[in-house]
Amino acid sequence: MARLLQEAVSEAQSRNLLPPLTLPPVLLERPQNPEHGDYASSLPLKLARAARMDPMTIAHSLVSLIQLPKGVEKVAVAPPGFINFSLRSDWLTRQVEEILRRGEEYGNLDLGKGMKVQVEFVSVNPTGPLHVGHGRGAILGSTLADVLAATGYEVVKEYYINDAGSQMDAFYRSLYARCQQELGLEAHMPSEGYFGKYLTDLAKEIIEARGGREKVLSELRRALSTGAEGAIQDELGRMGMEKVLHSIKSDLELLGVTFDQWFSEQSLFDQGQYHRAMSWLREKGYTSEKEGAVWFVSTTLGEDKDNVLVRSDGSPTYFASDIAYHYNKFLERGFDRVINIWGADHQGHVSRMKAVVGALGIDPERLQIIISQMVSLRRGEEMIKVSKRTGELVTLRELVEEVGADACRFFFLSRSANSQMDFDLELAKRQSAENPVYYVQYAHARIASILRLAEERKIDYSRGDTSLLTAEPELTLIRRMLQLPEVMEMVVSTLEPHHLSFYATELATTFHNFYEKCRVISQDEALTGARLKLVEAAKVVLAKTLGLMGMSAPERM
RNA sequence: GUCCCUGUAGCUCAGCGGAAAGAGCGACUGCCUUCUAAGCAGUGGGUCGGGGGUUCGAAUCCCUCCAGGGACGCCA
Repeated sequence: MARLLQEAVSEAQSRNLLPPLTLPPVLLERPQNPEHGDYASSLPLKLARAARMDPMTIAHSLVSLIQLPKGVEKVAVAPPGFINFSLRSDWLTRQVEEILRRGEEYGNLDLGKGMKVQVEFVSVNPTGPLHVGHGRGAILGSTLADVLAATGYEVVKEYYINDAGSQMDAFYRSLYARCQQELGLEAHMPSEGYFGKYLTDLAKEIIEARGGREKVLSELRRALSTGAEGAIQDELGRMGMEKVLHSIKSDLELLGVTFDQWFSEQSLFDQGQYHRAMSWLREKGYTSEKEGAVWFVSTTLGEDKDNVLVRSDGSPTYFASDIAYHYNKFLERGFDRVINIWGADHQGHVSRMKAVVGALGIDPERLQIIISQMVSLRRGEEMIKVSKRTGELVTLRELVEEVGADACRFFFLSRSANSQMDFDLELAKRQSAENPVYYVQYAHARIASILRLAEERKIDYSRGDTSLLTAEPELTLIRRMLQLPEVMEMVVSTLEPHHLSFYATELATTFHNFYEKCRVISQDEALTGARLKLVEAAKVVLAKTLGLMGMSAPERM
């Protein structure tokens, strides 16, 4: 339709109905008022100034020149200068058949054209359990990845494991201290260590897994006497990390979040990416040495300060390994696009990461970073402080067990990533029976129940004639179902999966409304057949939407 | 001090240049002898943080002020 408008403009120009001028992008919108048709353009209003003409006059001349496509019933002009398109109802009703034909594929598009895109998310240090805020990133990432996959992108979902660096070191030392304490030995926790109770539990588990107290105690004594303390600390630490990683994985699975790839930070040092990326930067003159450390001279790229790559003790910073990681993503694995989802505490890392990607000779546009804002927890009036180091936190697992995976997903998907969330556990639990989550799922269950009844009564509606669908609630439902591909396109272009949950609610509302007004299974056999087809198509669209959100579509409730 | 996010109905939040400002929850009124009332229909509720500006048109863009959160480390 946009193209038709464009053609009409050039036609108008060639007939001197419009002066020659450059066209603004021709955009179509969906009017909120149904009287304004299905699609609308405000092009005449936008052209009016440059053309020095009355927008209504422009609108009328464009409409007179426009070629009506098959599905469009009429094109109308509305003041102050809109052009409104209305779809033909027979075209609409035919789409029901089309949705049924496409089934689970309905809504899928080929926007990506097979482009390789990596979505990296969660990527929490394996030093302790995931908390609620991590769940937000997890759901954002997995939903985005699913929608990208449904729109023609080749997607890799990846978790970056920070298994190197100083945080890991602190974890190893904390765990070692806890193990010693567990065995009745005198040991001090490092001051920057992890003090959560989970670490004490982990120490117990590890001792158990290594054959019990006596065995580990003698191992330790031997190590101490032979000066191999470091080795045993590392060994216990690695075991601890494996266990933490394992529980992170299972917590995420509980939420329906899975990964294609678990990528080790350490491997960047073992396999040379770190070295190659640093050499690249050095050769291109992006590094300098001062105060005994190696710096990335981001100031030459317009950043407000430089950043350390290699500390004066020779150890690489987190920034340096992240550079190696992105070197690997773009230059070695050849992703066309990389989407990273980070928590708000990494916000300061965004611009320097973009700068360094540019320094690696990659268009920084290919790196997109979504910052998911903080989640603060409440139980009624009481705020819950979340701090991993002091160990006071509500874990993701506790949350999922309390409110359920579907409700969690829907809740997180109902807010845009850049608004801070106030998560009231009490409310989430109390409302769970009258939640929007159930509102949407209930629509699906209702449909399932209608289809079950049809089956019981052995109604064969395979030859149902959808052109009999002429009532307003029926056509409204079809129009709503046809919006799914547009919503998916919007999610992909804005990288904002929350549009899905709002669409899901609207779709459910439209269905519930139809359900109240139109009896599906009735004496009128022909109409029953047509409506059963419509209802089945609605089930397809609802299930697809829920599926993209990673939620279940229950047959009964 | 600098940078990022946010300020919309009593609460939690959508809308982010278009044609009466929306949803859920909460409040109030109706609707179950027919496919699931976890539903529907309706009522009430808003200086879209304040003030300037740009525009035919601003909750939406720009400037400024105020408020809340976050980031500014040789932590990650």
